[in-house]
Amino acid sequence: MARTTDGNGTPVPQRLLAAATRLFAEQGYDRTSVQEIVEAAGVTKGALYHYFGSKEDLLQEVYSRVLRLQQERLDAFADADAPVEERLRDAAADVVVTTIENLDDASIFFRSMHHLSPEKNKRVRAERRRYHERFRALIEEGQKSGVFSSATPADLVVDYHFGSVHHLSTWYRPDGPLSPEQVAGHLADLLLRALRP
Amino acid sequence: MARTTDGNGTPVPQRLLAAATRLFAEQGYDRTSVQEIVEAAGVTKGALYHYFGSKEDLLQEVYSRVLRLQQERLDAFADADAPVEERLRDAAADVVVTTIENLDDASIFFRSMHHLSPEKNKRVRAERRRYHERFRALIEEGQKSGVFSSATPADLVVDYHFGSVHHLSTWYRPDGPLSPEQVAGHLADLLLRALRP
Amino acid sequence: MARTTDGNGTPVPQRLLAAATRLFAEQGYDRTSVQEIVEAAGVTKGALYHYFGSKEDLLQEVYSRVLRLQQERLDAFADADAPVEERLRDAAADVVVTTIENLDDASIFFRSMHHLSPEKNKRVRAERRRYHERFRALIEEGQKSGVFSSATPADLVVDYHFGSVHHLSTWYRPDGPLSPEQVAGHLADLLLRALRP
Amino acid sequence: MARTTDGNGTPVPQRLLAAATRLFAEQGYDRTSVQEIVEAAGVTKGALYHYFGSKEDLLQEVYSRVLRLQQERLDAFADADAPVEERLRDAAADVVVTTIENLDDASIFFRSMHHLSPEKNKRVRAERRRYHERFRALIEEGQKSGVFSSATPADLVVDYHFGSVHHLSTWYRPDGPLSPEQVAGHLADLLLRALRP
DNA sequence: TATGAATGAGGCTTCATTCAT
DNA sequence: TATGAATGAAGCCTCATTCAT
Repeated sequence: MARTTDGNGTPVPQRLLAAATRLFAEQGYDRTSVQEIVEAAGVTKGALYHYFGSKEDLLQEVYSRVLRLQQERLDAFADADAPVEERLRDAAADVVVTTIENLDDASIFFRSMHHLSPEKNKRVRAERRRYHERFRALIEEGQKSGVFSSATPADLVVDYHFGSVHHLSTWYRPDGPLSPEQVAGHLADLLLRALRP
Repeated sequence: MARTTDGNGTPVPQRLLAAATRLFAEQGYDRTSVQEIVEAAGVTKGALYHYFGSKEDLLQEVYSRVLRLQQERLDAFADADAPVEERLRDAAADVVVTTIENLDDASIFFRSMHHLSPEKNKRVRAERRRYHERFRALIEEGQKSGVFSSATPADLVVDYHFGSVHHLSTWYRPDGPLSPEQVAGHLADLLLRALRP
Repeated sequence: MARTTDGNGTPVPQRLLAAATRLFAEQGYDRTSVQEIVEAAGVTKGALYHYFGSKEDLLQEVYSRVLRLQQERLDAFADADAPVEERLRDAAADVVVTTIENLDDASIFFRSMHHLSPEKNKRVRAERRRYHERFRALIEEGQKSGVFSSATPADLVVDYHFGSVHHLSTWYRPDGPLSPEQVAGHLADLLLRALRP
Repeated sequence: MARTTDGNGTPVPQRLLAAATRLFAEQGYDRTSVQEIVEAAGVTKGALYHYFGSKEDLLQEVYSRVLRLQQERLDAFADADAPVEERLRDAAADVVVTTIENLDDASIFFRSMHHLSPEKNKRVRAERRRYHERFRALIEEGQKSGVFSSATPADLVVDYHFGSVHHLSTWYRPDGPLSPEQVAGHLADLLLRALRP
């Protein structure tokens, strides 16, 4: 407790990160000023720079959070003990639900990568690649065992599905007619149907 | 003729638009300064403000170009005289090819919408909606006539496919293993397979 | 005439440079803010950055001016048609007069070198070295022909004299008892007397 | 003892002063942040402000140290029991050796005086004046007794010599060809030769 | 004796746009 | 039709110092 939480009980760094995430998603990284962030978090600029080396570090933090979360979930589903079509379906649906539940993170993720410095960008790309490959491996597994069609290269199938995930932040609205789970179910269905032999 | 083309024969406004398109795609709209644009186009700031009212107008111009082009092509394919599955397939493949052939336009389109003023943004959204609805109508037509499955709402199917189009600018590289037509073929296949009853 | 001189007839870049020179000499480079400079010059910050790329460029400009001036004068005296002791004496006295007449430039020169970026610093050092060597050549010429003592290495003699030039900005006051020419005469005398065989 | 020396046996205040001296000499006073100093000394900011009232106090401490040391040495040589030319020669050589042995102190001394507050600056000037006068008295003594030429005002001679001392921090390198004693010998020679009647 | 979070003022720089020519 | 000097607001970041613990 005490000083690090002044006001509402949440530690300053987390307050800053939450404010930055919301503002980056709403207005874009470049359009969000440090001043707006600190005002939204109820601290001063000095405090921000006490915890984060730069505005870009805040962005990097968002990326780390997203990457870690998604990779963990994918690993859990992919390693499960179930038929490959079930594992793929669960993983494909889960990434949709998780993305919708963190839609701010997602819009930032897909729209602000070029705002990261080249070296941080490279690190992020490397982690995404790892994620992509894990997902692709699932598809290839099914293709080899014949439960999935091999008509389309697995790489392309991955990009097909992730295109739709990426796109969610463009059209999904929490007050729309479909729940996250329903959307996830439909998108996973489409993927699996496209893969039918 | 004459002064408006100084140097290489292309009129100044087009030179400016070409320079802006490339730079916006490479660096993002906010990261591109008016100074950079005029330098890349080989003119001065005065010239830019002679032809365009503001930096945002250049962006708006890119949007107009993309929207007009895609709508024209979609209309042509959708109105063709052919079975619905063929019309959908052709339209779905064509938007992929056209997008790849104008990848700079596409990255700008999907990434810079929030840089347009609210009113211009609204106009763009309206036109996209029109495009979306024309595409959706094709799918609904097939669903009604039974050639497509009705398991997934047509709206969602549209977003599924356009997610993958949107995503192209993230992963497609001209020097990659697949030609634009091959990619288009695969993505259209995936869509139609997902729609099999 | 016209816009570039608004106010008092001197072009803006020169006004800025004059203001910066005075302020850098009075307060030091780091203690002088860009704000102070533009206020003293009667322009806005934007104008400064229209003409100079950075605060450091202003400093670099002072260095260029000093180096060019001193090198020209040394070359003129060293190349004259006169006995070496006369050429050395004239050169040694002249650098004192010139330094006193540009005392602001001189204090900046000797005190602010470490504020230049490494690469600019290197360039300045190279030019100073050239100056040093021209001066040393004069002394060596006299040592070889026997009119100067060879007891002290010529390099050290150069540094001995330039130490006193460097030091002028520390103690010389225009309202003191000695005119620039008198000081110059005395310091040149000291040098030549120290070199008597 | 105990906590004040944590780590390597040197008391905290001295560690701070040593770190500050090195950093001020390397980068200049303004370019050195309190953060850098405490990091170099291996302590925290709180510790620095426990021992020193401000960053400026650290600078003031360097000045005190230099002034005390040089004055003590000059007094010793000037008060010795020897002919005036020998006393002057020894004093002139000694200040060179001492300066070279404390080159960091010297660069700070000559370059950072304007960073002291007006009142501290005044105190330092007064002490330097006292030093200057003691040195000048030696020269005047020799001039009166006829062993030194009176062609140049004694004040100017002092400044001539101290210019070269001041200048040492600009050009002297420990790995150069001359030892401190050799440089001192040469510079003292030059002074005495210049004073030959 | 020492910590380190937090402040608040100020620093340098960038930039879209205007306007006299 | 075009120039480019100049503006003015805003942006990111640094830093010496304080203070509750």
